[in-house]
Amino acid sequence: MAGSKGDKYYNVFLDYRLWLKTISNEGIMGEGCFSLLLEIKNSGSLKEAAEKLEVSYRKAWGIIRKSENMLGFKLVDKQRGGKDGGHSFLTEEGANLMQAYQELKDDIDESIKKVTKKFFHRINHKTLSEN
Amino acid sequence: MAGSKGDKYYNVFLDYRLWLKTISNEGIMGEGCFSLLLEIKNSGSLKEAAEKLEVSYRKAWGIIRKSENMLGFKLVDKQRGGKDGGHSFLTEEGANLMQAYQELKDDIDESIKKVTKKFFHRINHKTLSEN
DNA sequence: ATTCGATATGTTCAATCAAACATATCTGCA
DNA sequence: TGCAGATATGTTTGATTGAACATATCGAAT
Repeated sequence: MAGSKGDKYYNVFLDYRLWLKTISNEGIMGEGCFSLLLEIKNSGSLKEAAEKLEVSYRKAWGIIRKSENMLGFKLVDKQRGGKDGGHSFLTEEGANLMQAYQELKDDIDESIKKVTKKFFHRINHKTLSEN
Repeated sequence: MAGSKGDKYYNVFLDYRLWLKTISNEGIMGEGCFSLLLEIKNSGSLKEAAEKLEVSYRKAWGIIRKSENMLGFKLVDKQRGGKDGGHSFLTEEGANLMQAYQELKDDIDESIKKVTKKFFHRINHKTLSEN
């Protein structure tokens, strides 16, 4: 490993997770919240986003609420009632935060990939989106 | 944020965690296990290591056992009985794995620090050992 | 042989986290 | 005005995790 004998590490890989947090250590956004926002952006619906990601509507809604509460502003504009029952879309701030997280994610995936190369003797890694 | 208006992110920072895992996604080593090995190396005792890290002996012992079981080889040589009741020390392989993890950790802390600079508008990060 | 102090390990109890369940609310449209 | 379909939210049940408890084993030294 690390250039030395890495024979024992056939089935080992490097995994990591990334969070935005408040200074009081409360989670604001991780992969779950991020991919929810992404699906909301794509589908215009919290319900569809939850279904796509195979989490309960209740859970998806809770994730968004918690994040919004921590941040103190809205990530998603939600309308209920009406023709199709309702719909959701990202606020401008939601879109901004999403993009920032995406950039961090990409950069860090890239960095980790580089670092991991030094341990190429069987030690691999996953990108965040593979999890 | 990311060069744009980041005024809202005063209290936000970037946190991350790192694991070595088996392909079947079982944890082999994270910060907990790593710092245990470090303390064992320093003190020559699993008991003292556990106390230093303020976890129960039972838990510390379980962490080591799980990791060893996943890997299929010993990280720590443990002797019981004798003058002082017993003692523990790292196997060569334990020391190797520790060092590899340390290098990964350092490199990735460094990488994340760099990446984070692009988001210097209030978005900070912690190194692993700060958690 | 007995003691001492560390390792070894199953068990049980508590707390935390997510899943499931159950309703309620809202509003364009037929 | 009532239906449809999505959002809104409390409650309860279940599962996973870790803390706590209780013993057992080991072997050098006395």
